[in-house]
Amino acid sequence: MSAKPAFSVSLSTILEKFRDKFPVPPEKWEGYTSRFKRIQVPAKTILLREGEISKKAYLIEKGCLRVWFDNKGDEVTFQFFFENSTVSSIESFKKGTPSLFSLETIEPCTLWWIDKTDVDSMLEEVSEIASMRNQIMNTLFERTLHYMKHFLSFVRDTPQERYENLLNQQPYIVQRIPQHYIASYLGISRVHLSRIKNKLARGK
Amino acid sequence: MSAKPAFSVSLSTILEKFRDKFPVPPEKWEGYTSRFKRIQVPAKTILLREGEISKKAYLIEKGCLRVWFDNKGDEVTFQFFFENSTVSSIESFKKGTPSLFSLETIEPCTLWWIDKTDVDSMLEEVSEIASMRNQIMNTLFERTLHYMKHFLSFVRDTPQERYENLLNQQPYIVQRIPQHYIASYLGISRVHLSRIKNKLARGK
DNA sequence: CTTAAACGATAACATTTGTTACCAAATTTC
DNA sequence: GAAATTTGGTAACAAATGTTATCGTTTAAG
Repeated sequence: MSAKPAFSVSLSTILEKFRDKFPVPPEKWEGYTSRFKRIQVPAKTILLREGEISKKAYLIEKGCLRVWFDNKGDEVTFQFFFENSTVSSIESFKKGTPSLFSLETIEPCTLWWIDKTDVDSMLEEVSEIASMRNQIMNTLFERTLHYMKHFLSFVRDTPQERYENLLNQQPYIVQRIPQHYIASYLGISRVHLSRIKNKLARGK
Repeated sequence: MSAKPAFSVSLSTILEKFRDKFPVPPEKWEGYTSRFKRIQVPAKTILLREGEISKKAYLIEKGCLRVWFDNKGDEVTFQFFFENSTVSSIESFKKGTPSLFSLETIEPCTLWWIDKTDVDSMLEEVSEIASMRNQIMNTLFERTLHYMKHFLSFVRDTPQERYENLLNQQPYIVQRIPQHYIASYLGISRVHLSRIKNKLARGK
């Protein structure tokens, strides 16, 4: 153990956190993890551009990303990702279609990436195992629910309520992410978000 | 073949359409389909009430349904379902949690329903077969994309654009569904939808 | 250290959308 | 087929939200 080079220790330490998301059999683990490559990129790096075809999936060791798309000239931020998350443009990665979104770092990031071909072969193997299968299905199902609920909050809540929910449920987003990204994430203008904050500051 | 009772012929005819959604091996088909029960219900029948736990999945032979939830007193319609679709409150059906939605017929309907325990045992068996598994995963994946894209259209498009998209892409919805349901589906008030229609009628 | 870029607040004004109320047509119910 | 319910249109006004522009403050780059 202590004989291993520092780099290898770091790799396995970080990737351990993703075992639930890449649920491979123990004896395969080493073979798969070796296919991940570590990179460091500055803030505002575009990892995938809207319209390109996604060939890589990322794990975030450090930093955060946003997923956004161009809407008639202005950027609409759609999702944020932080440490210990896996990120890709899922529809493009899975189906090989042009991505609907861009993937861009917000902070300087340390990332691990893996090629689609490796993910595919891995999935093919592990899906022979019922428990792994269920794990994968569950992950996908939860993502479905996530989109469903996120959508619901748009239909159900006012912008102010959405902001308050964000503050309560994911305060780290408000803390780490520049406000104009949050505004577009909430579906409102920067000015309006400013107004909402102001209103809340003066006791509702 | 001609010796079969009319009812049985009808059953298999209708259910054939769902083979892609309930992808069971051919030799199992008969055993599973026999667990479906046919019912006829009038318009405005509530099949599942928000807060209850879903134990049944439905196939629509004839008619249409809506999925809605209560938002501070008024009903928000979230999705419509038509002939040859399968419907359930998926999160409740799968996880056994209280349903976030009500399921209600809009027109008089002819439905086939199946119990959750039957679905579960069926899924367990068929998921041993790789091709069936992929089918199931694909169905789930497509549903995820559906929610994602539906959400996107809310962030990206104006109410008028959403209505025009609906007209172009799913004209049958506009034709068959009462307008006030469509308004809440589009996330706007009945009055505003009326204004939009008026505006479009007078050449944009 | 200096300058440029990014970020955030605010005001004034325009536009969109909601609310309430009322009416008419269509549909369902008895 | 008469009455009740559902459905849809419109007007007047109120509230929410967007747009543009301006101004500090902070952060990043040289």
